[in-house]
This record gives sequence, structure tokens and C-alpha cells, in this order.
Amino acid sequence: MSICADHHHCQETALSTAETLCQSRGIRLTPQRRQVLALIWQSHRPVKAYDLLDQLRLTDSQAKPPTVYRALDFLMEQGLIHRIDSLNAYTGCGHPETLPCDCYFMICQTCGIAEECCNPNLSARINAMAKDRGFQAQHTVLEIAGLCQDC
Amino acid sequence: MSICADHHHCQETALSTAETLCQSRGIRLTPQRRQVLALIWQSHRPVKAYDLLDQLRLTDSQAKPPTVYRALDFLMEQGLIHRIDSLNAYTGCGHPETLPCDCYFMICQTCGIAEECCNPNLSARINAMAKDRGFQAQHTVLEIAGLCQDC
DNA sequence: ACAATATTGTTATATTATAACATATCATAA
DNA sequence: TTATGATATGTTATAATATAACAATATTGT
Repeated sequence: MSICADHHHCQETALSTAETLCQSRGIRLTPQRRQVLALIWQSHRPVKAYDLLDQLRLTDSQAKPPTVYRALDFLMEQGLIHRIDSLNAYTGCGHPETLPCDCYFMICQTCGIAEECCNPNLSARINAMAKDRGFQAQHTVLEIAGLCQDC
Repeated sequence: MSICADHHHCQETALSTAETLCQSRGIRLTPQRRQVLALIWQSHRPVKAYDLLDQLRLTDSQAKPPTVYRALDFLMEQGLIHRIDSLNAYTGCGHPETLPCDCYFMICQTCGIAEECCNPNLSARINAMAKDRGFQAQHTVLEIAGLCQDC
């Protein structure tokens, strides 16, 4: 587990940031939503929806696909998590205050960890290139698969 | 339909390029594979696997999911098509000679057309940024959703 | 306390993709 | 040229991912 020095702290921070954020936005981080967010923040490896469901079922035997997908939808709307399209998986967002978030992911093919990066410079470049071709970019998916430092 | 002035020609070119390429590689562009490629090249809109299946069934009532997915796998291996992860859909590659292909897509949210772009400059920049963070990029997914010139 | 809204429960089903094994076709070399 | 191995296709079943639709419950503002 790279990226953060102390992942437990990292997870706690993410959760308390989420609490604060939701409070300030006047929306509800219900126990279910919070639990899904906590599960996602258990590591920096993007998690699949049905793996989350399996984990939910350990404490809530009546959890079903909509339970998970509703929580995921909420968390994505609030910018608290991202969907990694190339993996059909979900990962925590490191700066949920900043919405919308134009960031990209470096996904290690060995350890599975996805590092989120924001690079306004790169975003600007991508948007400029699109514009050069008469295209008005609205949302960019940039997912880089490869090998991380540790692997 | 933008991108190409004469799409019928565009499609024909893609098919004959594929023929030539497969011949030179000593592999077989069977009728089934060719048909799937032709269907994909019917437009510049990425096509879903099960839509392809529906179209195949018009002429081959026994076509089934593996029929489509095998053809898609073959065409992707040969660099003749790309998968658009953000759409779960498939689109023709404009330069199948060049393998591997580090290209990106601008996908119009109005008309659905995906324009393929290759920009070694941008690829280099992305790889350099990854490298700066100790990451060795192997494959990049870059899909930009927005509005095309015509929409 | 009540009504309006938001959230969760529940059942069913849609969508996307692969596993596994049988059969058929093709390429080639004995 | 016909056995043979490799490649491709047929077929059935099922896995994996995601949403629709409606009922029940909880929360919030009045």
C-alpha cells in the first residue's frame, strides 16, 4: 500500500471530510452511504460493486444490488468517489471539495492500486487539443494502466 | 456524419485495409469477422456488442453472444477496432497498421460520433507525467466526452 | 401532527461478457 | 492425399454489471 503513509488515517480523513462536506451541503451521509464510502476507502484499490455488496451483506443480510448502486450514485454525484471505467470499479476521491474534478488515474497492473492525479496543466492541454479540432470537452476520462513505483 | 466526406468510401477503405493487413500477417479475416468489422464501420458511432448481435441475426439467425465477442476479440487483437470503455462500445480504428496504437477519442454527447485522434505529443506528455510520479505507463485510455463541431 | 420529500426495501429484469465443451474447417506435412 | 494438429465456429449455460418499478419507511419543514 503506497500513496499514503498511514492508510488508517487516510481513510479516517476521507470519512470525516465527507461528513463535513455533506453537512455543509445540507445533504445526508446516511449510515448506508457512509458504510459504502468506508468500504471503498479500505484501500487504494478500486472496488467492484458486487464486492462491496458481499461486504455489506456481512453486516446487513438484506443488502441487494440497488443498495450498493444507490450509495455509489450518491457518492459519485457528490464527488466523493470516482468510477474507473476501464475496471468497472469505484475508488475514493482525494479532494471531494473540488467539484467538478478533472483528474486522472494511474492504475498499477500488479498491485491494483489506483493513484488519483490532478493536473490542471494537462487538463488544459487536453481541452486545448480538443478545441483545436472543434470539439468542446465536457468530461475527460484518463486512465493509465502500467506499473507503479513499488511494483 | 462528419469526420469523413464520403462514408461509404471510408468504410470500403477500412475493409480493404483490413483484408490486406490480415493477409500480410497470415491471419484470417473470416466472413464472420469481416461482417462484424463492416457493421462497426457502418458509422463513426461506437456500437454495442448486443446491437451488433441483433444485426448479425438478420442474416444469421443462429448468431449468439460468443459469435460477436469472438469477432470483437479478434478485431481488437489485430488493432482493427477499439473498445470505448466509457460507453461499453466498439469503434473502428483508422490506422490499424500502427500497432500498438496510443490514441484517444472525442465522443459527441449529442450525435454519438467518436473521433479517433493520435497525438504522439500528448501521449509523450502523459507518459512523462506518469514517469515523474514513478509510474511506468503501459496503456492509456483517454476518452473525452463533449460537443462536436456539428452539434 | 401533517404533508412533502428523501431514503430504503424488494422483486424482477436488463445489459454486458465469458466458460466450457462439441463440431467443423483449414493448413500442412507425412 | 489424407491423417493431423491448429484454428474457427456452434451451442448451452452462466457470470458479472447495472437498472426499472413500485412499496414501505424515515426525515424534514411547516
